[in-house]
Amino acid sequence: MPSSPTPPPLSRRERQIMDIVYKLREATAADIHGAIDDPPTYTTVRGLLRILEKKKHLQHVRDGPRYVYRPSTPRAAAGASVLSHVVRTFFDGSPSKAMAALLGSNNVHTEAELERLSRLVDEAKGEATTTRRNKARRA
Amino acid sequence: MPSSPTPPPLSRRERQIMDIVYKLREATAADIHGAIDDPPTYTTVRGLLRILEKKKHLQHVRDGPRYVYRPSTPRAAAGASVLSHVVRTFFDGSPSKAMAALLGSNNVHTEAELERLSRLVDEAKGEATTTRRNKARRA
DNA sequence: TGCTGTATGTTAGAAAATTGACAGCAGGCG
DNA sequence: CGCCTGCTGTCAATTTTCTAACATACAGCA
Repeated sequence: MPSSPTPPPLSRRERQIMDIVYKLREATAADIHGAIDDPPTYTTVRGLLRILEKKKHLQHVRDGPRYVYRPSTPRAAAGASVLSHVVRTFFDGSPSKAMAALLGSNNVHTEAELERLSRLVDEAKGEATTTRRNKARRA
Repeated sequence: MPSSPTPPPLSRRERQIMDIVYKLREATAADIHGAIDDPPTYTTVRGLLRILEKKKHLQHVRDGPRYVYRPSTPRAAAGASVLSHVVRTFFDGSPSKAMAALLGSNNVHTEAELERLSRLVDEAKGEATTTRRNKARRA
């Protein structure tokens, strides 16, 4: 690998904006300005958007008169990355500790959600077994 | 509630340091300086630590000649808070989507971990049922 | 006693982030 | 046409962050 060009780290406002874009999946300057809690001026937001684009964190597409911004790195990949970072930082790298915190907070958990979770874990169990078998076979 | 005094947001270096402290649970200036990937000077790190303390994000205790820093807000609480933020931002607020990303990445998942996960979900299911019953009764 | 090594606290300059004023351009409409 | 309206782009100035040099204090030891 040619050593990835070290993505420039994000400043506070930049991260704030990236979070909004990730949440909305795509957004115009107006969307973002409207979604910021303590917003600077509209002009300022647009300035930051252009910077984020120069840093390759965002891309834009024309939609009639305005720009619609989207993240450069796909939502799923970005999410997985920060999630894993959080688990390492606060939960000793243990997904179950993280899950406990998630289930423990006062979030509303629908039955369907719990069902999906249950299935995921079961599937993972199956794969773990498979992996172990394969490892044994290779050894 | 008297509206919490809005905790001052963290800059990039500040967050970097907080993450390290959370990961280590407590740390001296030397620990932190050693743990930073692209470290500034030792003196600089100490400067930031003092700022973080003034902002109430860290506290220190004397340990012989040196200071040992710890987070002001407990690890578990802080972790739960950022975790929930991540889930909202990247996973539409769905724990199961987040878990899928976690299990899907190339992390190593021990059998014990999966067992614990499984138990957590089952317990949550039980509680959900209880809650529903209680709601019905109150209605 | 006086040196050395490891701490902390202070301060000021450099670098980066954040901000808003201003200018230009296209489209809809009286 | 001429005039709003809602965009984008450029730019310089303020504020914050980041950095390191310097000064000070205490403990151990030759």
